[in-house]
Amino acid sequence: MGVSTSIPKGTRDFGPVEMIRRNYIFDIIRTVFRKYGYLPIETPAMENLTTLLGKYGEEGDKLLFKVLNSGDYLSKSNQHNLENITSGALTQLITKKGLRYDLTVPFARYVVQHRAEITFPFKRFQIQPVWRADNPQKGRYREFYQCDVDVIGSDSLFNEYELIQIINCVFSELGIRNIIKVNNRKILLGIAEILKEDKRFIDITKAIDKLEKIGIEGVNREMEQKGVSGNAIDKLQPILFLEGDTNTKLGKLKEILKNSVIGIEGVKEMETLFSYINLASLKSIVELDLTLARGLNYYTGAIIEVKATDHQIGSLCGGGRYDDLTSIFGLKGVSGVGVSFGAERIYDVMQILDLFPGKGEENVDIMFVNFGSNEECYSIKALTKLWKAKGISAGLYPDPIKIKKQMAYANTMNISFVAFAGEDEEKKGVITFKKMVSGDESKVRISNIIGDVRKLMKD
RNA sequence: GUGGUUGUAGCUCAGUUGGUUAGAGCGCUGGAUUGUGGUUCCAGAGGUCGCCGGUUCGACCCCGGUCUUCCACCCCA
Repeated sequence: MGVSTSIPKGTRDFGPVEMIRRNYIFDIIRTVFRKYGYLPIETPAMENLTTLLGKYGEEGDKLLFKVLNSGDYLSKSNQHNLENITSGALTQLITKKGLRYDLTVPFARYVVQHRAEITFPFKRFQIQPVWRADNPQKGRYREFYQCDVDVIGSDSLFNEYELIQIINCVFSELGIRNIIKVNNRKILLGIAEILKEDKRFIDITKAIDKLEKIGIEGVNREMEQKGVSGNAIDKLQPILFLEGDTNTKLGKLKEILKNSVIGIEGVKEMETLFSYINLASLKSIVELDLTLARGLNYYTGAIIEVKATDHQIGSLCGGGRYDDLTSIFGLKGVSGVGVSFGAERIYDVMQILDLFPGKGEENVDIMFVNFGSNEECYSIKALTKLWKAKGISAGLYPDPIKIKKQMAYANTMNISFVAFAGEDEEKKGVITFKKMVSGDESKVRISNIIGDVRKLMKD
């Protein structure tokens, strides 16, 4: 059988059918991004580990794919005692690069590095693969595409509103019903503050984030395990179950958080954001969800997550505001917001809900039968004329094998028309076109081949 | 990283409580009068039963390791 043809865990090949569907998704996303005034950039697959490490929390660091140094990297570390070295210390010696884990951190690096050339506010989008050494699972791969839109260098909440519009637009064009959940890290921070548990802020938010999954008892248990005081847990309960629409929730929160400056700030931000949202009529449902936390450490303000209403697969899109990401790279006072669409999950959802447009793009319109050297000139002449027509895909079967075989090929390839340009046709100046689905044959004049074929294809 | 699960022809799967030449359907290849497919009929090719090692007179089936699949946890798109 030869050498093994397997590919690494969590990676996939994409055949023609999948590629056409994936490109359908990318095209819609790209077009929407452009419409809202964002411009494309790309960054390398590899970054220096110094730019990647420490941005995604401890867990995130573990999931980074590292790239081995080139050359005889061990010879340079001979001065160290390799026999007693820990794998962590060894790693530092032999790898300095890693595959990107997301697009936001490389983007922040890009902004700082190119700050002189960039005019702020800078609106960009980026559609590229990212890699995570995670264990594969439903909707999770080790290599997957993200489609990021970010605006950096503006504090305005209008940007958050614009992103929500973009999300609404993308998913409505793709036909995916969805719910956009919005929250604000400042509100969560405020809650931790009034619970007097600021230090366990991350633990608390992570626990709350699981409410839907593990229920209130599970959340409480987890907080207890992390050392959150019973008093704080009790105080948290009514906040978790705030009832009513977004406005009344915000009103109650204002009361609860009145002693937290940061908390009130978060509430006010949400108030203005929702006042913008209420101006528009969106297909997506937008709601304030206090249980939304989002793990990525660098978010500081609004956080956003999108879920499909008709299929459970984790979030299709997520993001938020990050105030300090560029300051890590030495550029202070530049705030950014952005969201990231997950192409593979969108693909999976569309596949399951059967949302891809009907077939048609996937196949070739016309295949000329190859009759052999005596007649091929006539076929080539006709085909070459057809190639000048926009929107018609056509080819000649390359080898003069049995007609039966050629027909069978056209059949399995889903070709719409088979064209016969042989001796008989050449004498009369016509070409026989056979419509494969019906078997009907009709003659087309070579003098007016494009016009006649167009007419045929319309029927 | 933790726990479970999967791996037999190109694909979907049978199979033997360990015993000589491992099966089906679909697909593929060739044929059924020379310029016509999707139906039918006939014939044929294709597997060191994921990989490595162990137990055994003997293993595809038992044991260990490893890789892979799918799932849950962790975390996340």
